[in-house]
Formats: sequence, C-alpha cells, structure tokens
Amino acid sequence: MATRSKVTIADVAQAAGVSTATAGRVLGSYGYAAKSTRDQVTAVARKLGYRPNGLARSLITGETRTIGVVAGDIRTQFYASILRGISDVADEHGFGLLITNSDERLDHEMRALDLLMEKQVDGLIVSPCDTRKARHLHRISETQLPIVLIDRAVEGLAVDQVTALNAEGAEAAVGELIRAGHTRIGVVAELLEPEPGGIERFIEDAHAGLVRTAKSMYPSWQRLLGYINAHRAAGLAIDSSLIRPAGSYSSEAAHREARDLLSHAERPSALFTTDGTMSEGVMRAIAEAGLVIPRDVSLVGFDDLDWMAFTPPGISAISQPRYAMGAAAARMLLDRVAGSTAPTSGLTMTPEFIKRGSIARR
Amino acid sequence: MATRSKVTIADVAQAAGVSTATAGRVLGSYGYAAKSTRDQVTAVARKLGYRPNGLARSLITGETRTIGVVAGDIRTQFYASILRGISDVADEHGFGLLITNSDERLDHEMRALDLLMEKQVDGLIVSPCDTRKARHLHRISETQLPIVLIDRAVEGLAVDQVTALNAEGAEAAVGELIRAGHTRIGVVAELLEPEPGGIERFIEDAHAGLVRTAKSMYPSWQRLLGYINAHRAAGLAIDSSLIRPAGSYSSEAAHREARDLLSHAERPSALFTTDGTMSEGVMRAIAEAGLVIPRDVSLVGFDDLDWMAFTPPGISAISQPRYAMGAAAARMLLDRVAGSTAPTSGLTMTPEFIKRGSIARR
DNA sequence: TCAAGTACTGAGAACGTTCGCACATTCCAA
DNA sequence: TTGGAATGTGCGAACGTTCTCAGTACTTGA
Repeated sequence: MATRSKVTIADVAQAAGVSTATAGRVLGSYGYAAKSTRDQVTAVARKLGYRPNGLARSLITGETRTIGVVAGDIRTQFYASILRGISDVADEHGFGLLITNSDERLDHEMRALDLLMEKQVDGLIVSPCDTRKARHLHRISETQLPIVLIDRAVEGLAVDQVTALNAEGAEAAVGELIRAGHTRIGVVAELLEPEPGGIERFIEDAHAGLVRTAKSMYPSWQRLLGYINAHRAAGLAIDSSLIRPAGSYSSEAAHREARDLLSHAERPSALFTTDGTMSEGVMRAIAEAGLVIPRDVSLVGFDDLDWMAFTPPGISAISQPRYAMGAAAARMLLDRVAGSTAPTSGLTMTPEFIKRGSIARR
Repeated sequence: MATRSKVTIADVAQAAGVSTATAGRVLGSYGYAAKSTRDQVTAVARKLGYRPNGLARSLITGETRTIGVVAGDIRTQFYASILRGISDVADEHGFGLLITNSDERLDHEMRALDLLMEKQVDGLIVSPCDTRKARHLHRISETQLPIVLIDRAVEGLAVDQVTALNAEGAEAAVGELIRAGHTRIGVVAELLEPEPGGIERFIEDAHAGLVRTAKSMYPSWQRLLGYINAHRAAGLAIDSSLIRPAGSYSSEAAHREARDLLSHAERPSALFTTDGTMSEGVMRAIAEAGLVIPRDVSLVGFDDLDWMAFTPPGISAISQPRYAMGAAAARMLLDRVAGSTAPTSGLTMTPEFIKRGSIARR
C-alpha cells in the first residue's frame, strides 16, 4: 500500500510555530485566533497541502454530516429521481450521501443498514421493503437516530414519512378509463407482500367497502384498492382474473403477466399498471403482441416516466412528484438531525393525472 | 440533540470482565481470543446492543472501506446503470458508496471531490466534466489516492480508465443509416467542450482524415467524429447545418435543436443522437411535430435506453454496457485499494448496434 | 490604580477503536 | 527436561481532530 502523504494539524502547527490547538482553531474556524496567526497558519496549511480529516473530526463532534439512504434499486427512474431530490438538499447543507440498494429484500436491507450505522450516519432515509416485519427499524429508531421513511410507512413505527396518495391517484386513473367506456380493465401489480387473507379476500372486502387505506399498506395494494374503489363507485363488478400479481419488482414478471392477459380469450380493453417497472414490462408485452395503443388496448400507468411523454401516442399516467418527495424527506431528516423534537409527521403528496393519447373511447 | 445511546468496546469489556483489548479482539475478530472469552464477550455485546464505530476503526486502520463517486447526474439511465454496477461490486466487497452529482460543472465537481476527500474515501470513481482543465484530479492523484475515470479520460492523467469505443460505435450506427440510403442525416450532440479551432474546423479536419480519436476527446466529439468518418467512408459530403451542438447535457437543448432541424426547409431524412439525453429531447421534438418514425424520419441513438425496446417501432441504438462499465471500474478501483501497483490500464468497451424498426430504406 | 472584562494562546484530555509490546500459559517435538 | 511455537491476555500508545480549562496580555471604565 502506497503511503499516502497526510499532513495533519500538528504538522501545520509546527511549521507555523503555534500549538496544535491554535492551528486547529484557525483551520476549523472555531474559537479565537489573531488575524496575524490566522493568516500565517492558513498560508502554511495551503503550502503544505493540508486537508482536514473528517473522521477525526466526526469522532469527536459526534456528527458525520452524512446521511444514509436505502433505496430499492437506484436504476429505476422512481428511485433515481428521489435520490436526486435528496442529494440536492443534502448538498445544500454540506451533507454527504451514502447510498445502498435493497432490491426489496429484507436481508439486503438489514445488511445495508448495518453498514450505514457502522459508518455513523447522522440519519437515515429508508424505503422499507417490508412494512410489517421491521423490527430492525424499530431498534434503530430506539437509538434516537433520525429516520425518515419514503414511499412506504411501517406499521407502528413513529417516524417521519413521505408518501403519495396512492389509492386516490389510482382511483382517479382507473376512473378515467371507466368514464371512457372501459369495463374490462386489466391490472398488473407487484402485490408481493400478501395482505392477510389473500388477494381474493382483499378484492371481496374492498369491493364491499370494508378495506380502508392504511399508510402501512404496501403501495401496490393501495393502488389496487384504488382500482377496486373506482369500479365500486361506477357500480362495476370486478373480474379477478384481470388482476395480475407480478409477485416481484421486475419488469420481466410484469411482462409475463401482461402477455398472459393480452392473450386472454376476452382480452381486456384497457390496462392499468401500478408503477413504472410494471409499465415497462407491460409496454414490452404490448409491443411484442403487435398491438397498437390506444386502438387495440388503452393504458394508464402509475408514475409518470420520461418516455411516456414522447412514446406515441403518449401514455397517460399518474405523476408522483418523485424529486419533491426526495427533497422533502431530506429536509425532514435534516431538521431532525439539527435537533428538532417536533411530533413525527407524515407528508402525503398528491399525485396528478396526466392525460395523453393512450386512452380510447369505447 | 438527543443523547444517542452508545455502547463502546470498553463498556462491553467491563461488563464481560475483560480488558478492552481482549474485547476488541473478539468484536473485531483479529488476534487471539479463547473460545470461552469469545462467547462471553459476544454474549455481553449482544445483550448491550454493541455496534462498532467505524469512524474510530477507520481513523486507526487508515481505511474507510468507502469509495467516492462523482457522477454527472444520477437521474439519467446512463449514470444510474453505471452506479448500480459500481454498487454491486462495492457491496460484494463490503464497501460503502458515497455518491455525488457534478451536473457537468467544474465547480460542483471540485466541491464534491473536497467532500469525498474529507470523508477519507479509499478511492474515487469520477466522470470528469472537463477533460483538459483537471488540475484538481492531478493533485489528488499525486496523493496516491486511487482514481478510476469512467466514460471520459483526462489528458495526461495516468490513472485507470473505463471508456467506450465511441467513434467506432457512432460510425457503425451512422453507417447503417447511410447503407439504408440516407444522405442527409442530422446530428444532435452535446459538444459542450469546444475542440480547439471550433466545430467548423473540426468537421473540415475530420473529413480530411486529419483528426484521430484521442481518449481524452470528449465522448460527444468522438461520436461526431464517427458520424463524419462514416460519411467519409461512403464518399458523402458533410452539410454542417445538419450538425447541431446542444451545448449542454439537457434534453431541452436537444429538443430545441431537433425542432429546428425538423422544420428545416430540406428536412433531414434521418437523425443521429450522441447520447440518451439527446435522444429524449429529439424524441419529444419528433412527437410534437407529429412525425412518425421511421416513415417521416429515421433515428439512431447512442446508448440504448429501456424505452427504445418497446417504443414503436423500436428505436435502433448503439448499446454501451453501462452496468458492466461501472462494475469494471469498481473492480479496477478495488484492486488499487488492495494495493495493486500494476501499470495503469485503460479498459475500452465495445458498444453493440441494436437494430430495431426506426430505420427506413430510402 | 484597580477590577473586570476581552482577545488570544497552549497543555492536555477526550472520541472509540486497533495495534505493538510484554507477559503467561499451554503444547509438542527433540 | 528443555526450549520454542502457539495461544491467550492486558497495558498503554497511537489515529487526527475538537474542546475544556488555565493562563497571559491588553483594553476599558470608574
């Protein structure tokens, strides 16, 4: 290992003929220092190429000015935008960002959190992959380390949260399809964390108006609830064979389900996808089947991805303010880091329906 | 500020009735420790909820097991994929990732590097925003801190690099257009760091075969060179009014240039874009103009983005192995971090032309 | 002229680890 | 037996900062 030249405060102090304490005061700009010594020390520091060692500083100050993030997969536009929002706010406050991926796996998430804790981050922004089995998050929260949850809430965990109005957004989107005359609308959704009683039971209960949105309900389930509510409001029955759980956050799974749905004897006249990854899988299936939107099938997706604006004929979507969600989460976190003891708050962002050419009248 | 419960090795040692040194050996799993003491100490540590403090460890070991990354903009698929490649390799080796954005601005890049250096990262992966004015990178490199450059090389900076065969890839792509009978091919390219002599001069020299690809040439210029080379090889003249410098990494700028190009009296029959961001801007312009690909205009883009596969009629593209580039960069860096003193190497990845339906015969 | 500030400085103790060293004990081959 | 590994333990010094505290010099107001 090459020896890395490291100039310390002591070196600077010696070269400048002052004590390390004084040099420290100048270079860390705290406490008193005469103008003349200040100039002298800074000059020497520059000449020697002094660079402060954040580790030593953090060890003593107890703050690293670093925040840790656990995202699902930074490759997706969803997380990438959120991260950029977080990053800009962090930057503004001189904070660094330690970023990890969970791939929606609990073991990865726990490993990532261990890593972040060990690196002594000042706070965490987490998109938890399990909204129920989250004992590790409870434990971390008990140590008083600030946590902000994003996209999903965890049952019984009293920390700040940023989420979207999922059920309402989905209901609005599906409502558009229904108003356009569609009655057989397919859904491709993750639905990976099963709701108690299973999917059939969920549909039944929801259609009977017995299911209430819980913040800790998984987003794709909330969006499915919106789908069902839209049907209920319009007095439409639900054909559960049109509801396709991909079972994972992969566009391949979505692709498979969509292909199956599109080769159905009574093909649905419209599709609804519960997030960007599902939308991509579904788009691929539609393209491969040689179908044309909206002539052969209409489409609305949750989350507005870049390509939806220019892919003919334009894909209608529910747009969540991803960047703003990230930025808001970061701001909430930094408030806590700065010592705020305000009661925990949940910020719920309202998604917006963006009408484009992907919905045909029937 | 809430007092964060912090259990130290000393606490564990005391509770377990051993010295801090012994407890340290057990918890850090280095040096000797009897089975019985090991069990005793780990049991106590677990009970007290001990968590190692990475700062203290790093301060003494001199390694943080963290690598710093300076990307252009993590929101783009280009950087997001690269980052994911880096992240997976880092993860595999127990390294954390400190991620920053430069937005292709030198001052941002320098600020980001300062932050990363202060946090004592073990190495850097940088996509430098200026391939010539990079004194700060030279300075950092002199401190022996391992650096790997990605996507772009810096003139005279002897560090490991991962780049793509830009000129060759672009030449192949434009060659496809020419072989399909296109003679008026528009280009939308960043071209923000001007080549000496300006763009006109560059075109002239390139067409005369006087320009050789330099690794430190900015990617968009290399790709423009490929465009020109393809023309030269086919014996076609260059109409410089078809070459549009966006001047920045923004799809808005690309959009503007493309719109202008498409309303040209003699509209080009095909377009070539030098990267994903340009492709998005161009797609938007095409959609807004109500043009249909490939009937009204053919299109090939550098960098294969997700949506190109399913956006009708499928957009042909030069695919760079983004994820693999990131992973390779991370591996090269970790080799250096582990002490490798092999001569610096440049890994050049070969892009692949992906034929889809966006090229019409003329 | 004295007391009470204000400006500045340095010694030395933190922070929570790892590491070098010294010392004990055990084990095994010669 | 004997001596040299191998194994196990503790002391105290690092690592490079910040921070407390004591102390000095200089100003100021009564």
